[in-house]
Amino acid sequence: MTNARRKKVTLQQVAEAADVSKATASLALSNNPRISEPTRLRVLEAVEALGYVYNQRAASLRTQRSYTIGLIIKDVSNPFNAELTSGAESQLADHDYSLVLATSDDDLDKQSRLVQTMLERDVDGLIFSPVAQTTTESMQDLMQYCPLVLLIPYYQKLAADCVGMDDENGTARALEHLIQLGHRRIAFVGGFEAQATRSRRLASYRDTLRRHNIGFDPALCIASPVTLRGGYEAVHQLLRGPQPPTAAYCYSDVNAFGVMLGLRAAGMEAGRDFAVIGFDDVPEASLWHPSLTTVSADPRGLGEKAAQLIHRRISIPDAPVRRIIMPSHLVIRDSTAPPLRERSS
Amino acid sequence: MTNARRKKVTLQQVAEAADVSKATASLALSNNPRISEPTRLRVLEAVEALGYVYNQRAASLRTQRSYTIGLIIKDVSNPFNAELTSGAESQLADHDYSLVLATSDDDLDKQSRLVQTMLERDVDGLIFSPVAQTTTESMQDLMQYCPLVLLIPYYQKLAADCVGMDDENGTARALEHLIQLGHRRIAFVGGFEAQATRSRRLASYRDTLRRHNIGFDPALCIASPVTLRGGYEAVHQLLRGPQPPTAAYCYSDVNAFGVMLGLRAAGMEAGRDFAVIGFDDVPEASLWHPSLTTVSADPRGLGEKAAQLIHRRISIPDAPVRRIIMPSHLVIRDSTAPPLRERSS
DNA sequence: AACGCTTGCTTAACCGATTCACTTCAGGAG
DNA sequence: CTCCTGAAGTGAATCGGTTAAGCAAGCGTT
Repeated sequence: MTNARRKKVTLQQVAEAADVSKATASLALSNNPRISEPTRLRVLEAVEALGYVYNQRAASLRTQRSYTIGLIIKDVSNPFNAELTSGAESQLADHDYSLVLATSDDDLDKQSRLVQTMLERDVDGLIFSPVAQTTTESMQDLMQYCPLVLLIPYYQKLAADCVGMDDENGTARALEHLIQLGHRRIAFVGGFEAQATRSRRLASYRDTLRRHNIGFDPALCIASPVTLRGGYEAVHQLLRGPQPPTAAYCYSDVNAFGVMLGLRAAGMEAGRDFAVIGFDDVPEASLWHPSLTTVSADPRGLGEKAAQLIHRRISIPDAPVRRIIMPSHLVIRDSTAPPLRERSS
Repeated sequence: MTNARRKKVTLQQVAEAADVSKATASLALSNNPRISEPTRLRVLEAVEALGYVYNQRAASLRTQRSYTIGLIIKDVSNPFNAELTSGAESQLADHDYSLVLATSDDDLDKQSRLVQTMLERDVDGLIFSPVAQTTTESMQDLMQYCPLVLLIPYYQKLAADCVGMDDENGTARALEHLIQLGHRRIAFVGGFEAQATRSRRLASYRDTLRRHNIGFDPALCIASPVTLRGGYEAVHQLLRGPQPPTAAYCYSDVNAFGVMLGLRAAGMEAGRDFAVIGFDDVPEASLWHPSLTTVSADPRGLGEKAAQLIHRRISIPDAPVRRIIMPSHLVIRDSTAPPLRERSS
């Protein structure tokens, strides 16, 4: 019977088979030097013979370590998050931790339920990308229950470990590149209004424009879902305006691709008739045609760093708070060129 | 002290605070009718007052249910898998199960370790996309330890639940469409040699060609990583050949996009100079320019179905084996057109 | 008044490991 | 010959819940 479930073998049974006590069996398996080599081998043989599977859960009840880390993000299907998840997972796996994944769908209620579940599962730590409406208090509270690493570095008042990207610097570099090329009407495309990351980049966008004496035009800022379609539709809206922009700085590469597709649908080509910059530097960016100028982030590295941080916090609970800003840099490719007027003159 | 960890409150403490026994507290929390309303309220108050967090792990030791499902896939960053994961996760979350994610990186050794870990974590079930070299025996063995749902329907000898896509039918439809358009030299691009899914599609590709009396040319079959670059490089190789194809059927949309980019780099345009078909129908497919004709799969649905199956297997261990083939259908868009010669005649 | 049935709660065993404190035994020192 | 020490193992408590079985009180029957 293939579906018949093998009844579980316990350490007790292994001990009996090896003719030792449960305690000895346990010590033997953990390579405790108190146990002689012959005895250890007898135990290992019994394990083999009976098909014993160690029960991590039972052990954790005593040891108070579940070797499990929770990851709460908004959505795995977004490539940025998928990479981040991948980085965190492999980093954790290297240290014998497992990853419990949960997605909040950007829903505060669902997020609360997930956090609760994670606590009940007794994860050793939580890597958490909170939805925009999450209060500082609730996170403060959460920190008392479980080691925490935040995936946004923007809760300044919170003494929590966190990792994030250098949105400011990346944004400034991107805009300076466009300005240097001669662009003056530069759109900001993509991301939801409430997104903290977007707010940061938007602030930096305004800031950089101001430093270069360029007026801020709210009509050039289009919020949209972080999807191709989001960028696609945004560019249509922009081109219909009275004074269309000549360049767009996008919230993500995905949005940027959408913008490029939208331009093409309108008979324009990025890098020739319009400049486009993305954020993330996903693999597609270099292969797209024209290749995309973008702010290179490292989502996988972000996930890895988060995993490292949670590790550190678990092993040294009183370590000083660490806020890691992952450097970002501008990768200049073919989607950016001077504005049309410039060249035709 | 923000990082000070709140020491855990146990049910015992709640019971004392509510002046009842541990058993009563437990029953009260599970809404057992044996417990009177006033008492239940006292317990709930104590829970609130002490900040008690239920310990699922401790409970599971007794109940033998961990409410945890393992998911082992090769790689989360692939959008298909990301969607699948997302589907499985949300379906499981709806039933109060958590998802433990692990990625094998297509490495047999790592996969074995992960399986072992999952068993030790005592997952209630395992959703598993085995790497190509996995033996039927090892899976047979695994089934004895843990309810299993496979993400490939190709282990025919195994009485295991599984879900997969209808590769044959999808492939046949795609090729028939190309043949009907007049194509005779049709390339098969993408996927690794060893991939079971690829083998299936390749077999179906040969089959369909044979049925239409078209010779099979191994030079037109290019294996490659499931990435943009994979498709990009494949098309270069194809176009350099003595008798280049006029169309390509790709292992995945991602490969197809790569092919389209490669064509463009060679001065050709999909849908005009060359026909391209993908597989998956990712969101980008409809927005790409030209939009991509593709076999529509439903990775999210796949993940959901897998979750449902594992559920069913857990609640009815002796239920008959179910092999679900998710229907796939061809979505015809702009990337496919008759071969050049045809139209110039 | 004796009996049984409910209701509402408690006692204690149990799940499967870990680990502290203790025992036993052999060998060496004095 | 006795005492001490270290090596190898064991017994039992423990982690934090669940749950079967039992018990006491209250109530309605006959």
